[in-house]
Amino acid sequence: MSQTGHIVDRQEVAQVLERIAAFQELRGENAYRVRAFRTAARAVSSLPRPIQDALADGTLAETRGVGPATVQIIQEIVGTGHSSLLEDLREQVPPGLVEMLAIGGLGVTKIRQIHESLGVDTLPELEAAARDGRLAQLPRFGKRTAENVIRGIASLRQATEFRLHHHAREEAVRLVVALERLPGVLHAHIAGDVRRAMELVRDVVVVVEADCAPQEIFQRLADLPGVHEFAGQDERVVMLRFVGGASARVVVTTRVNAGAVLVQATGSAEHLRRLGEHAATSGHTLRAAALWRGNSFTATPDEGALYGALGLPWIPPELREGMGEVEAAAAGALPALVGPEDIRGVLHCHTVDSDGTNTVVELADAVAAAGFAYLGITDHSESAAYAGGLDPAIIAQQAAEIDGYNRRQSGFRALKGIEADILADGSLDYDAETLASLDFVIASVHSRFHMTEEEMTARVLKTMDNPYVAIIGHPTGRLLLARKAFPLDMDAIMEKAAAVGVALEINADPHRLDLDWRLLRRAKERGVKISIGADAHSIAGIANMEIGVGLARKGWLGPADILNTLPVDEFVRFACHRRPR
DNA sequence: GCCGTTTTCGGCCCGACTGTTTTCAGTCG
Repeated sequence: MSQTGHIVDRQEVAQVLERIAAFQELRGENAYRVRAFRTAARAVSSLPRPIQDALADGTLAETRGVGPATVQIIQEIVGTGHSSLLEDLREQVPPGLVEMLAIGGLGVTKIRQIHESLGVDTLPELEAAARDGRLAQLPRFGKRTAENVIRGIASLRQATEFRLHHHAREEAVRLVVALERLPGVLHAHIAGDVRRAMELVRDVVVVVEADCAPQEIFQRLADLPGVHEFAGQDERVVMLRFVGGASARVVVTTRVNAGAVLVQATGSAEHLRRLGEHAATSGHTLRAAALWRGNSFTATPDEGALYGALGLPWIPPELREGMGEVEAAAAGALPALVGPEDIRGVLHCHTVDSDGTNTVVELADAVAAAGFAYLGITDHSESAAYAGGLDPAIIAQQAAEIDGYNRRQSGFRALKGIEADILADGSLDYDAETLASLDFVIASVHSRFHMTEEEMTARVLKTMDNPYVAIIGHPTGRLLLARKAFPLDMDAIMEKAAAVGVALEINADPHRLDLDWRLLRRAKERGVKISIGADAHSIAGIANMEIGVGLARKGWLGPADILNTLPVDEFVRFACHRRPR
């Protein structure tokens, strides 16, 4: 996980704890002990501060879900870069079996059965067994199970090819910091999918402005701690692979051409194709290292200079998908995009009352300190038993706590909300009286995903008839790299949302990012209000808001399209406008 | 393993779905 010179971060520690849990589970360890490690992993990954600090001042030991055994493991990881417990487990259980846990439909029991009766302990062996019929012959296995396994292995391959946005961004930031320390490097810039705010990232791309020869930079790169493999692509580009399996492309440029190089390292293939066509109309050619006109190159020290030379305004990176932005720029019709500073309220936050890790007060203080004007607290509802959903008595208790908190504030308000489960028939699991006691209601599907498109659409449409529902949470239910969206007629949903005045959510949890940005322009055209929800389960989750804003920008949305750019009173008015008086 | 006491040991998420069976175990959210 770590090596000398590399500072361990909380995500790496959380990964070790997750691995320990998985190995223990396969060993047949007590299920609650396994769960304790998972809880600890989650608590660690959402620590608001560096793990070293939390360890040093004792706050780690006080963190819920982190007990003495976990603290000891973390001390070892931070001090030595490895965990002897994990290493022991690795010797007892074939690591391939742990990888199998990520295949849907395979749990501990089935994997042990596969291992014991077929002697299979790697993914390739498992795939072979699924294809040649051996798997389907095991007791309580069948054709369907074998097909699921083959599908699961394929999607695992995809999952290792792509990374979630927030993980890729963390890697990119770390790389930029390391690169900017190298002699000869003037600046390092994040480019590629990360800069375009893509929800999934294949390659981390960083552009380096250097005042020395690229070869000198490459030499220093190869010596960076943690670099495992180094492959030159051409005289200005290298591919780095790190010990942890992550990879990154580093593009070196001179300062005078930085604009041309950064634009090409950032834009999608389609953006660059259309930009090339536009450039040709004024006799320009965009080549890898520079912008040319005939035999003379045009200086482009920054992106503004590049777009300017082509008669265009600077195009925000999130828009560079080749979906009409070059044409809009040429026509002076680029949208004015929403920015993080426009957001007044953090919505969709869970507390310890359901499955969050911070209290109402901790969360509210953190949101206020981050400069927002309001916080929408929305714990799970009663039927979400797995997430500690709130019964009406706890709702009343939380309401009293929020009222008390608000009395002590000026200029900041915590709102009483709920994330209510949409039941199979489209109704909610609270009566009107309970819903009326809240400032706003988010309604989300959390169960019964396997409906036909007609059934699921009818279910959500019916939910929108409930006059207390203000927002439909994570409308399509997808989990990136893990679960497909359920089938839903989004045109029908958007039409109704606009007609009755219900907002649709951009859920900014980096595992969801749902609605998909590709749907947002259609929503905007129909006049649907979009709510950006953090879906925070801890203070650290407040940072999701920025990812949500990135998605909104990708969808060409402006401040007026977003519900939580409204001041708190107007937000509550929107949330309550359909309620009976 | 963690938590919270009724303070050092007992409880911790439960109901629905899937794919297999032919009455239900295993997985999942």
